[in-house]
Amino acid sequence: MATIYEVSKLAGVSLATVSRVLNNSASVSEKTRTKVNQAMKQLDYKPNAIAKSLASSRSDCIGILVGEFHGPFYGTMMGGIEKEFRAANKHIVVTASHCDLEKEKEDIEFLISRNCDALILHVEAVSDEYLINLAQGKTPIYVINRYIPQIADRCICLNNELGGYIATKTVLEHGHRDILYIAGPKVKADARERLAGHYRALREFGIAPDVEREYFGDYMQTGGYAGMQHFFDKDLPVSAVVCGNDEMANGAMSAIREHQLDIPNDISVVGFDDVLFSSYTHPKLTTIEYPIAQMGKMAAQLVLQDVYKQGECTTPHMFEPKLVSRDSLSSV
Amino acid sequence: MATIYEVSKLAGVSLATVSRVLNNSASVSEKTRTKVNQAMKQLDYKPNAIAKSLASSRSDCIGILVGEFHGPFYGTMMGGIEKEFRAANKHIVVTASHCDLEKEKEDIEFLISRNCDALILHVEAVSDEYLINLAQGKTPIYVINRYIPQIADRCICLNNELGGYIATKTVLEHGHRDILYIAGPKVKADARERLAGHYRALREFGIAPDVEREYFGDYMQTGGYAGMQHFFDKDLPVSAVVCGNDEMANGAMSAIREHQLDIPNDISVVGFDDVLFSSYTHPKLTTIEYPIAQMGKMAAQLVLQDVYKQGECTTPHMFEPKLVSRDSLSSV
DNA sequence: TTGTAGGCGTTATCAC
DNA sequence: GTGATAACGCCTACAA
Repeated sequence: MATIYEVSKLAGVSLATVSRVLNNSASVSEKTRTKVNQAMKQLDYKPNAIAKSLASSRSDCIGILVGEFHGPFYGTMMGGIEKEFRAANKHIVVTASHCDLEKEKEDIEFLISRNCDALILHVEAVSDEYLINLAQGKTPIYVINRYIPQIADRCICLNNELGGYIATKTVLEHGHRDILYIAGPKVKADARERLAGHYRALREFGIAPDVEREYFGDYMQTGGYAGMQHFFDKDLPVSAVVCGNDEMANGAMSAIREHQLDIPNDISVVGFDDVLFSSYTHPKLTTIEYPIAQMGKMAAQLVLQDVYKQGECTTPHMFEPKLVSRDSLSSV
Repeated sequence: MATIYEVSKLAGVSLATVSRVLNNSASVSEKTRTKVNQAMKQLDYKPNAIAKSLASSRSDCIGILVGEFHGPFYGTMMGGIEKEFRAANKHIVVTASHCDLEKEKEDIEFLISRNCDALILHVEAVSDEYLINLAQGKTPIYVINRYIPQIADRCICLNNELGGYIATKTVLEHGHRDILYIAGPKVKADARERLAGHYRALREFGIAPDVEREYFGDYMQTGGYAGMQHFFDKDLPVSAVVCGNDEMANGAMSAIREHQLDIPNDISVVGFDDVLFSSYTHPKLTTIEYPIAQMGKMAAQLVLQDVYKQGECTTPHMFEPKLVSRDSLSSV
């Protein structure tokens, strides 16, 4: 691997000059510029990003922290972020922390130690205080799906409670009263918020929340399936089931079908997130839109604006959940 | 940010000694070791991965190249790789090249310039020669889903042609003769291979391939949906449709249902990949298993073995596709 | 067991 | 406009 030094020798100039044409900073005469460029071509010179990063303490890299690599939600989020950054010639380095406190901390430190110019975090386990403190540091952070008042300008989020409220309220407005709820993991704040919204809608209709009628799944198909089985075993009256996310709704639908019941005529199903496959389930899933691609895009734009002084971002930080009416919810 | 230098001063030892306890290399007396550790704690010292990488020309990072960030296939692949590496305390840097020649090359150079210790590539656009040449370089590469004889020991792949053959052969054995094929993008080698397998099965049953009965989609739900619409418009007799992957099968199923036809009684559907959601479609999708998580895991093990001298990997490089019989295929 | 010193490939601050 | 020359933070022979 040729270095800047060899280029400088071959071009008969100094290191500094090569560096200048590399970053086309300062003024370099057209003559020397072409000389240097030729030398670089001749040696097939490729700049060493690590060395550059060490010397400049910048990396043109943005660190991303997600829960998992798989799954339609995080995939869409990463896609939204990456698209925006690629257009700006920035790279992303992604790590998945599996919603584990130690891993989240480790991964954050890893990204910082790699000189990331900024961090975009979708974290669950770490405390608000930790993030507030982290935000004081040298590396700017942006938080997706979590609202922390002290660093509100760094948060991009959706009103999960409202989404949960809308979902259950819609079901109630369709006349359902025997409603089951398959929630996400208790450890996840968004799962708890959505559940809180569910409670609010229930109470508004004079129904007391009932632990018998809720189940905590894993936000995956298996969880929805298991939850539905759990309810069937208890033999509870049911006309609708509201799920903490679309994957679980998908799993629940599968279980319902295996019990020879029709969706939505026997049991209605509502999801949350509106991930891609939800337009292709049978029946098509009624759900709450979570514009995660846009939110990822916005986070990227914020970084571009704040850190790289490119473009500007005027999107509001708080997104509103919206009902997506399809075919899995019917009136009773 | 405290540096190794400040730690050395506070601990009253030399830089080298601090470095030693950091990498717990060589022998350091228990006394000095604790002295140094205390100093590090006191200063909240965090090693700078960039500097370490520059000095050692290693990074404990493995570069991964995928087609896209979203989608169940790549998501599962990344997950399989990451899980293995995390256990070994290695990190991954992922980029998505969108099946574009220039982007693939750029991304590979990026990963190399970041001192990745190895590369795991799922690339489409780049030529065999390019990869063979790349393999000569300093950074070891491993290629998923592509067989290149000259670097066979670096390839981890599935026999796509055989998979395509099995899919269509199975359909034929169920008595179907009016078969449609929704292929992946022509530019993707695996799509072409699967199609070739489809042809082979057809011929084996004395049926001449017919361009009228094939459609090239985008490997996404939209492509399957559009393909099915296309066929409906042409009003071809059909009793089964074989798809290049599960997403397209999912889209095709959606289109079939919208035409008030039953799956599998009116039209059977077969997919390819066996991604997660395929066990939860309605009806459950009959498909060809593509063990991408295991293949990712194996690629990671190869890297661990070859590059880091940890563990050993004896899995064969060529995986065999297998039929997964579920409910979307019936006999005619 | 510990310390010294040169080097990794760039950037950036000075002078000239 | 161009060239020395310190950094950047760490590793690693080589000595001691």
